[in-house]
Amino acid sequence: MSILEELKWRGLLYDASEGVAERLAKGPTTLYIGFDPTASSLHVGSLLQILGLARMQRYGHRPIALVGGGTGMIGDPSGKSHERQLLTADKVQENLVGLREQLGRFLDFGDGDGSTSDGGSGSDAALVDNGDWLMKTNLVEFLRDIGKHFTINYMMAKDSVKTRIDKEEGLSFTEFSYMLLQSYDFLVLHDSHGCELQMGGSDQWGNITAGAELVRKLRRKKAYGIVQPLVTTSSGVKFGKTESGTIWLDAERTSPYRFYQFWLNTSDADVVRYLKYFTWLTQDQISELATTHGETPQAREAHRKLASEVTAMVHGADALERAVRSSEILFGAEISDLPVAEILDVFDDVPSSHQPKEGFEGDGKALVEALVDAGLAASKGAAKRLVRDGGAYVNNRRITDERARLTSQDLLHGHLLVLRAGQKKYHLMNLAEGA
RNA sequence: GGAGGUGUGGCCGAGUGGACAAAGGCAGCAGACUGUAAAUCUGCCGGCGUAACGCCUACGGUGGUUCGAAUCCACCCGCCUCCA
Repeated sequence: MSILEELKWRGLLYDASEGVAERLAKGPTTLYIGFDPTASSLHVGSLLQILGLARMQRYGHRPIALVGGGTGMIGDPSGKSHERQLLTADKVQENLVGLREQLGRFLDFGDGDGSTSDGGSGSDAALVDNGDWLMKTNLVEFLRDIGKHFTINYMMAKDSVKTRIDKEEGLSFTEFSYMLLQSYDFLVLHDSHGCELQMGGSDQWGNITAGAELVRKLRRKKAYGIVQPLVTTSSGVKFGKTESGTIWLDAERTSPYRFYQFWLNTSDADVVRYLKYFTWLTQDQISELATTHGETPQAREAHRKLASEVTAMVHGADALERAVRSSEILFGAEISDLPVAEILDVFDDVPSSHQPKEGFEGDGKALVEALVDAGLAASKGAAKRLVRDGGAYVNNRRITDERARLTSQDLLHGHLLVLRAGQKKYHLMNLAEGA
């Protein structure tokens, strides 16, 4: 199976330029995907792109991950309905550091430094920053050498521009120029790394084809583009967002436990599609899981496999093991029988806090207050409602008395408290002696 | 600069002197069902409060009229449309 065929059955081939198949059939090439430093971490939405590079690498091609230290200063209007707030230079730099670190984990950089210009031999990945050339570019030269090859007519015809022109708010010249910068990146990488292909999300199609055309015009060489679909959930909710926020790839921002839970909670309608998108499982393995899921959906085998595959890939086998274990402990029925060590283990993964023990002496602390302290309820009124609705649990046992008080009797092993709101939101409280 | 319109809770959107913490919808939360899924149904959905048709805060801002204002008046601010 060729890489294109693989992308196709995975549903990852949204569009590709003419001649890509022929070019890829001829032998290894060099390709790149750009990542914008809009945050200091990538999130699950970017995972598809990263995997795109990794998949190409497995087929012998050479991937380049480009971080937008230069373009990040401008902001890509593609797929955005409003003019964006500019990031400060410091912020861009800060984010760049985080992105570099993360991207490095998914690609094989071989033994070299990855950024050499050996003309594209071998499939060792490279990591580049377009700030390295964009920040040094001279405006007048840029307009003469690059700008001259774009007509306004051509740029206005792009969807990303057109939709913004139609809006009242319009589009600043700054963002309008973004396409030129991205096209220039392609040209630079073509010259320095022999890069012939750019990949990206389908919202990047306009920018990618613009770059490919620039390479063709100026170097009289073919350049190609492949775009992958933007991930959507079947219920129309933005992928990668949960009630508690974005799911990041950084373990500091989204614990492996929550990461694992995110995938485990995938809806049935999406699970097979996500297996294709986000794992390395083969066509056979996935169709087997699809069958199992069709027959015994309640076993949730496809979900488990998805969650463990992706968690292991992003956070490693150890983190996965802990996440699974934590899930078993928390979703198990009788928590009070567990040894301290096991419960404490979960502390690393689940939102937790240390609270002074004093409040629990004597007649104890009001349950509603504890829920607010734990961040499981926004206010005492909200906490009370939660209890009244039957959504509050202490040590996995439902409490329905809104005036309940927690005393030292409720503490596991004398200092641990497991609070829960609803089915899935946990908080572990460690009551330190006199803390 | 002129004329008109508009600004309500996370969003949309009713409400033109009291019964308004403000209809309805969406989003969100919880429960039931089930499988840590979806759909559906039920309840909740400003804060405080043991509770209450109790108190506080809130209908762009400030000030006023009134026993009483989201609702009326004045000025200011934002946004929109048309004219110049």
